[in-house]
Amino acid sequence: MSNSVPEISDAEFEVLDSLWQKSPASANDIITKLNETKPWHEKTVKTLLNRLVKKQAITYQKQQRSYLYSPLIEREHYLVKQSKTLVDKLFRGHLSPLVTGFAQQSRLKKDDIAALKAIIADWEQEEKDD
Amino acid sequence: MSNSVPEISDAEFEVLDSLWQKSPASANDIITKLNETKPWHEKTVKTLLNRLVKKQAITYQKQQRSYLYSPLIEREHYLVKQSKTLVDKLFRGHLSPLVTGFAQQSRLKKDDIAALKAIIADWEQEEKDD
DNA sequence: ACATATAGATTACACTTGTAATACATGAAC
DNA sequence: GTTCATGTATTACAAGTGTAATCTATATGT
Repeated sequence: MSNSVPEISDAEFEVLDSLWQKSPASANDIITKLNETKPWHEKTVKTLLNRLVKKQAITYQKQQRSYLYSPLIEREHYLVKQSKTLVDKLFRGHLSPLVTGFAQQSRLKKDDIAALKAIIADWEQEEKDD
Repeated sequence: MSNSVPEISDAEFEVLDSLWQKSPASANDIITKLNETKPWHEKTVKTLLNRLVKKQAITYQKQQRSYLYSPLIEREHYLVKQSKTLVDKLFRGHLSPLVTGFAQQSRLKKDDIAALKAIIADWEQEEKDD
Protein backbone atom coordinates (compact mmCIF):
# COMPACT_ATOMS: atom_id res chain seq x y z
CA MET A 1 0.00 0.00 0.00
CA SER A 2 1.01 3.54 0.50
CA ASN A 3 3.65 4.66 -1.87
CA SER A 4 2.96 6.18 -5.19
CA VAL A 5 6.34 5.96 -6.86
CA PRO A 6 7.84 9.43 -7.29
CA GLU A 7 8.60 10.87 -10.70
CA ILE A 8 12.15 10.02 -11.68
CA SER A 9 13.81 11.99 -14.45
CA ASP A 10 15.97 10.30 -17.08
CA ALA A 11 19.23 11.39 -15.52
CA GLU A 12 18.04 10.44 -12.06
CA PHE A 13 17.03 7.06 -13.37
CA GLU A 14 20.58 6.30 -14.43
CA VAL A 15 21.78 6.93 -10.92
CA LEU A 16 19.02 4.86 -9.38
CA ASP A 17 19.71 2.08 -11.85
CA SER A 18 23.33 2.06 -10.79
CA LEU A 19 22.19 1.54 -7.22
CA TRP A 20 19.95 -1.29 -8.30
CA GLN A 21 22.99 -2.97 -9.73
CA LYS A 22 25.06 -2.55 -6.60
CA SER A 23 24.22 -1.04 -3.27
CA PRO A 24 24.98 0.30 -0.82
CA ALA A 25 27.43 2.47 -2.68
CA SER A 26 29.29 5.68 -1.97
CA ALA A 27 28.95 8.72 -4.16
CA ASN A 28 32.38 7.97 -5.55
CA ASP A 29 31.48 4.38 -6.34
CA ILE A 30 28.47 5.60 -8.24
CA ILE A 31 30.36 8.34 -10.05
CA THR A 32 33.05 5.90 -11.09
CA LYS A 33 30.59 3.37 -12.37
CA LEU A 34 28.49 5.90 -14.25
CA ASN A 35 31.54 7.44 -15.80
CA GLU A 36 32.23 4.19 -17.60
CA THR A 37 29.41 5.12 -19.90
CA LYS A 38 28.45 8.75 -19.28
CA PRO A 39 30.58 11.89 -19.22
CA TRP A 40 28.89 13.28 -16.15
CA HIS A 41 30.67 15.65 -13.86
CA GLU A 42 31.01 14.59 -10.26
CA LYS A 43 28.93 17.57 -9.15
CA THR A 44 26.17 16.57 -11.50
CA VAL A 45 25.91 13.09 -10.05
CA LYS A 46 25.84 14.49 -6.53
CA THR A 47 23.02 16.80 -7.47
CA LEU A 48 21.11 13.83 -8.82
CA LEU A 49 21.76 11.87 -5.63
CA ASN A 50 20.42 14.76 -3.60
CA ARG A 51 17.31 15.00 -5.69
CA LEU A 52 16.69 11.28 -5.41
CA VAL A 53 17.01 11.50 -1.66
CA LYS A 54 14.56 14.39 -1.56
CA LYS A 55 12.12 12.39 -3.65
CA GLN A 56 12.56 9.47 -1.28
CA ALA A 57 13.68 7.23 -4.09
CA ILE A 58 16.92 6.43 -2.27
CA THR A 59 18.33 6.76 1.22
CA TYR A 60 21.75 6.68 2.84
CA GLN A 61 23.65 5.82 5.95
CA LYS A 62 26.36 8.04 7.24
CA GLN A 63 29.73 6.40 6.97
CA GLN A 64 32.25 8.66 8.72
CA ARG A 65 32.61 11.58 6.31
CA SER A 66 30.72 10.12 3.39
CA TYR A 67 27.39 8.44 2.76
CA LEU A 68 26.42 5.00 1.56
CA TYR A 69 23.37 5.17 -0.63
CA SER A 70 20.71 2.52 -1.23
CA PRO A 71 17.51 2.42 -3.28
CA LEU A 72 14.20 2.83 -1.53
CA ILE A 73 11.99 1.96 -4.43
CA GLU A 74 11.93 -1.53 -5.76
CA ARG A 75 13.22 -2.12 -9.25
CA GLU A 76 10.61 -4.61 -10.43
CA HIS A 77 7.81 -2.43 -9.18
CA TYR A 78 9.20 0.63 -10.87
CA LEU A 79 9.76 -1.12 -14.20
CA VAL A 80 6.27 -2.52 -14.30
CA LYS A 81 4.77 0.82 -13.45
CA GLN A 82 6.67 2.64 -16.15
CA SER A 83 5.82 -0.01 -18.70
CA LYS A 84 2.18 0.23 -17.84
CA THR A 85 2.25 4.01 -18.03
CA LEU A 86 3.66 3.91 -21.54
CA VAL A 87 1.36 1.18 -22.79
CA ASP A 88 -1.63 3.02 -21.37
CA LYS A 89 -0.58 6.24 -23.01
CA LEU A 90 0.42 4.92 -26.41
CA PHE A 91 -1.77 1.86 -26.84
CA ARG A 92 -4.69 2.41 -24.50
CA GLY A 93 -3.51 -0.41 -22.30
CA HIS A 94 -3.02 -3.03 -24.99
CA LEU A 95 0.35 -4.68 -25.10
CA SER A 96 0.09 -6.46 -28.41
CA PRO A 97 0.48 -3.42 -30.69
CA LEU A 98 3.71 -2.64 -28.94
CA VAL A 99 4.98 -6.15 -29.49
CA THR A 100 3.84 -6.08 -33.08
CA GLY A 101 5.68 -2.84 -33.66
CA PHE A 102 8.79 -4.37 -32.22
CA ALA A 103 8.47 -7.45 -34.32
CA GLN A 104 8.14 -5.41 -37.47
CA GLN A 105 11.33 -3.59 -36.64
CA SER A 106 12.96 -6.99 -36.16
CA ARG A 107 14.02 -6.25 -32.68
CA LEU A 108 12.92 -9.55 -31.25
CA LYS A 109 15.74 -11.64 -29.93
CA LYS A 110 15.54 -15.37 -29.64
CA ASP A 111 15.22 -15.25 -25.87
CA ASP A 112 12.32 -12.87 -26.35
CA ILE A 113 10.59 -15.52 -28.40
CA ALA A 114 11.25 -18.20 -25.83
CA ALA A 115 9.91 -15.93 -23.10
CA LEU A 116 6.80 -15.15 -25.11
CA LYS A 117 6.10 -18.83 -25.58
CA ALA A 118 6.40 -19.42 -21.89
CA ILE A 119 4.07 -16.56 -21.16
CA ILE A 120 1.47 -17.88 -23.57
CA ALA A 121 1.70 -21.34 -22.08
CA ASP A 122 1.15 -19.93 -18.60
CA TRP A 123 -1.73 -17.82 -19.72
CA GLU A 124 -3.45 -20.76 -21.38
CA GLN A 125 -2.96 -22.83 -18.29
CA GLU A 126 -4.65 -20.13 -16.25
CA GLU A 127 -7.55 -20.05 -18.66
CA LYS A 128 -8.05 -23.75 -18.29
CA ASP A 129 -8.10 -23.37 -14.53
CA ASP A 130 -10.95 -20.88 -14.60
CA MET B 1 17.32 9.47 -43.25
CA SER B 2 16.27 12.92 -42.33
CA ASN B 3 13.95 13.32 -39.46
CA SER B 4 14.74 12.60 -35.88
CA VAL B 5 11.33 12.80 -34.28
CA PRO B 6 11.14 15.82 -31.96
CA GLU B 7 10.53 15.47 -28.25
CA ILE B 8 6.81 15.62 -27.53
CA SER B 9 5.64 16.33 -24.00
CA ASP B 10 2.70 14.48 -22.45
CA ALA B 11 0.26 17.33 -22.93
CA GLU B 12 1.47 17.92 -26.47
CA PHE B 13 1.01 14.24 -27.20
CA GLU B 14 -2.67 14.41 -26.39
CA VAL B 15 -3.11 17.15 -28.94
CA LEU B 16 -1.11 15.30 -31.55
CA ASP B 17 -3.05 12.14 -30.84
CA SER B 18 -6.27 14.00 -31.44
CA LEU B 19 -4.95 15.01 -34.84
CA TRP B 20 -4.02 11.43 -35.60
CA GLN B 21 -7.63 10.50 -34.97
CA LYS B 22 -8.99 13.21 -37.24
CA SER B 23 -7.24 15.76 -39.37
CA PRO B 24 -7.17 18.34 -40.68
CA ALA B 25 -8.92 20.00 -37.77
CA SER B 26 -9.38 23.54 -36.56
CA ALA B 27 -8.26 24.66 -33.14
CA ASN B 28 -11.87 24.63 -32.06
CA ASP B 29 -12.43 21.11 -33.33
CA ILE B 30 -9.45 19.98 -31.33
CA ILE B 31 -10.43 21.86 -28.22
CA THR B 32 -13.92 20.44 -28.35
CA LYS B 33 -12.71 16.90 -28.80
CA LEU B 34 -10.09 17.14 -26.08
CA ASN B 35 -12.57 18.66 -23.67
CA GLU B 36 -14.58 15.48 -23.78
CA THR B 37 -11.92 13.98 -21.58
CA LYS B 38 -9.67 16.77 -20.31
CA PRO B 39 -10.50 20.01 -18.56
CA TRP B 40 -8.06 22.04 -20.58
CA HIS B 41 -8.57 25.72 -21.15
CA GLU B 42 -8.83 26.85 -24.72
CA LYS B 43 -5.70 28.95 -24.30
CA THR B 44 -3.79 25.97 -23.06
CA VAL B 45 -4.62 23.91 -26.12
CA LYS B 46 -3.62 26.76 -28.39
CA THR B 47 -0.29 27.05 -26.66
CA LEU B 48 0.24 23.34 -27.22
CA LEU B 49 -0.67 23.68 -30.88
CA ASN B 50 1.86 26.47 -31.24
CA ARG B 51 4.55 24.44 -29.61
CA LEU B 52 3.84 21.47 -31.82
CA VAL B 53 4.09 23.68 -34.88
CA LYS B 54 7.40 25.07 -33.66
CA LYS B 55 8.68 21.55 -33.13
CA GLN B 56 7.52 20.64 -36.61
CA ALA B 57 5.33 17.88 -35.31
CA ILE B 58 2.27 19.39 -36.98
CA THR B 59 1.55 21.97 -39.66
CA TYR B 60 -1.45 24.00 -40.80
CA GLN B 61 -3.10 25.61 -43.73
CA LYS B 62 -4.66 28.99 -43.44
CA GLN B 63 -8.39 28.83 -43.78
CA GLN B 64 -9.68 32.40 -43.90
CA ARG B 65 -9.20 33.60 -40.32
CA SER B 66 -8.39 30.26 -38.72
CA TYR B 67 -6.03 27.40 -39.33
CA LEU B 68 -6.53 23.76 -40.16
CA TYR B 69 -3.92 21.63 -38.47
CA SER B 70 -2.49 18.29 -39.57
CA PRO B 71 0.18 15.98 -38.15
CA LEU B 72 3.60 15.99 -39.72
CA ILE B 73 4.97 13.00 -37.90
CA GLU B 74 3.59 9.60 -38.57
CA ARG B 75 1.77 7.84 -35.81
CA GLU B 76 3.17 4.35 -36.33
CA HIS B 77 6.67 5.66 -36.52
CA TYR B 78 6.29 7.67 -33.37
CA LEU B 79 4.77 4.82 -31.39
CA VAL B 80 7.51 2.40 -32.37
CA LYS B 81 10.18 4.92 -31.52
CA GLN B 82 8.76 5.63 -28.08
CA SER B 83 8.35 1.94 -27.37
CA LYS B 84 11.92 1.28 -28.34
CA THR B 85 13.15 4.17 -26.24
CA LEU B 86 11.43 2.78 -23.17
CA VAL B 87 12.50 -0.81 -23.74
CA ASP B 88 16.08 0.32 -24.29
CA LYS B 89 16.04 2.38 -21.15
CA LEU B 90 14.30 -0.04 -18.81
CA PHE B 91 15.23 -3.43 -20.23
CA ARG B 92 18.38 -2.83 -22.23
CA GLY B 93 16.54 -3.49 -25.44
CA HIS B 94 14.90 -6.76 -24.43
CA LEU B 95 11.18 -6.94 -24.89
CA SER B 96 10.47 -10.12 -22.98
CA PRO B 97 10.93 -8.76 -19.46
CA LEU B 98 8.36 -6.12 -20.22
CA VAL B 99 5.90 -8.72 -21.43
CA THR B 100 6.63 -10.89 -18.43
CA GLY B 101 5.97 -7.97 -16.11
CA PHE B 102 2.66 -7.39 -17.79
CA ALA B 103 1.74 -11.02 -17.60
CA GLN B 104 2.45 -11.12 -13.91
CA GLN B 105 0.17 -8.17 -13.35
CA SER B 106 -2.51 -10.02 -15.34
CA ARG B 107 -2.77 -7.27 -17.85
CA LEU B 108 -2.71 -9.52 -20.88
CA LYS B 109 -5.93 -9.52 -22.80
CA LYS B 110 -6.96 -12.35 -25.03
CA ASP B 111 -6.25 -10.40 -28.18
CA ASP B 112 -2.80 -9.77 -26.80
CA ILE B 113 -2.28 -13.52 -26.66
CA ALA B 114 -3.54 -14.03 -30.17
CA ALA B 115 -1.26 -11.30 -31.43
CA LEU B 116 1.71 -12.81 -29.62
CA LYS B 117 1.06 -16.17 -31.23
CA ALA B 118 0.95 -14.58 -34.66
CA ILE B 119 4.17 -12.76 -33.98
CA ILE B 120 5.92 -15.95 -32.90
CA ALA B 121 4.68 -17.79 -35.95
CA ASP B 122 6.01 -15.04 -38.19
CA TRP B 123 9.33 -14.98 -36.43
CA GLU B 124 9.77 -18.73 -36.77
CA GLN B 125 8.93 -18.52 -40.42
CA GLU B 126 11.64 -15.91 -40.85
CA GLU B 127 14.14 -18.12 -39.09
CA LYS B 128 13.40 -20.95 -41.44
CA ASP B 129 13.96 -18.69 -44.40
CA ASP B 130 17.47 -17.76 -43.32
C1' DA C 1 46.56 23.58 16.62
C1' DC C 2 46.27 24.76 11.74
C1' DA C 3 45.92 24.32 6.75
C1' DT C 4 44.06 21.66 3.32
C1' DA C 5 41.50 18.46 0.73
C1' DT C 6 37.23 16.68 0.22
C1' DA C 7 32.26 15.29 1.15
C1' DG C 8 27.93 16.87 1.18
C1' DA C 9 24.63 21.27 0.96
C1' DT C 10 23.28 25.20 -1.27
C1' DT C 11 22.90 28.09 -5.14
C1' DA C 12 22.87 28.94 -10.22
C1' DC C 13 21.06 29.18 -14.61
C1' DA C 14 19.00 28.16 -19.02
C1' DC C 15 15.48 25.21 -21.09
C1' DT C 16 11.16 22.64 -20.97
C1' DT C 17 6.52 21.96 -19.47
C1' DG C 18 1.86 22.85 -17.69
C1' DT C 19 -1.22 26.16 -17.59
C1' DA C 20 -2.89 30.18 -18.89
C1' DA C 21 -3.53 35.66 -19.60
C1' DT C 22 -2.78 39.47 -22.47
C1' DA C 23 -1.87 41.61 -26.96
C1' DC C 24 -2.62 42.06 -31.70
C1' DA C 25 -4.90 41.57 -36.15
C1' DT C 26 -8.72 41.12 -39.06
C1' DG C 27 -13.26 39.65 -40.87
C1' DA C 28 -18.09 40.69 -39.71
C1' DA C 29 -21.82 43.68 -38.18
C1' DC C 30 -23.61 47.87 -38.17
C1' DG D 1 -15.61 53.38 -41.81
C1' DT D 2 -15.67 52.08 -36.92
C1' DT D 3 -16.46 48.67 -33.47
C1' DC D 4 -16.51 44.19 -31.83
C1' DA D 5 -15.65 39.47 -31.56
C1' DT D 6 -12.71 35.96 -32.33
C1' DG D 7 -8.39 33.60 -34.00
C1' DT D 8 -3.59 33.57 -33.59
C1' DA D 9 0.86 35.34 -31.40
C1' DT D 10 3.30 36.81 -27.58
C1' DT D 11 4.19 36.94 -22.84
C1' DA D 12 3.96 34.98 -18.07
C1' DC D 13 5.27 32.29 -14.43
C1' DA D 14 6.22 28.41 -11.30
C1' DA D 15 8.07 23.71 -11.14
C1' DG D 16 11.12 20.32 -12.96
C1' DT D 17 15.50 19.06 -15.39
C1' DG D 18 20.31 18.96 -17.01
C1' DT D 19 24.39 20.48 -15.77
C1' DA D 20 27.30 22.25 -12.86
C1' DA D 21 29.92 26.00 -9.48
C1' DT D 22 30.33 27.74 -5.02
C1' DC D 23 29.86 27.31 -0.01
C1' DT D 24 30.55 24.98 4.33
C1' DA D 25 32.02 21.66 7.53
C1' DT D 26 35.29 18.41 8.92
C1' DA D 27 38.79 14.55 8.80
C1' DT D 28 43.67 14.36 8.18
C1' DG D 29 48.43 15.41 7.62
C1' DT D 30 52.12 18.10 9.61
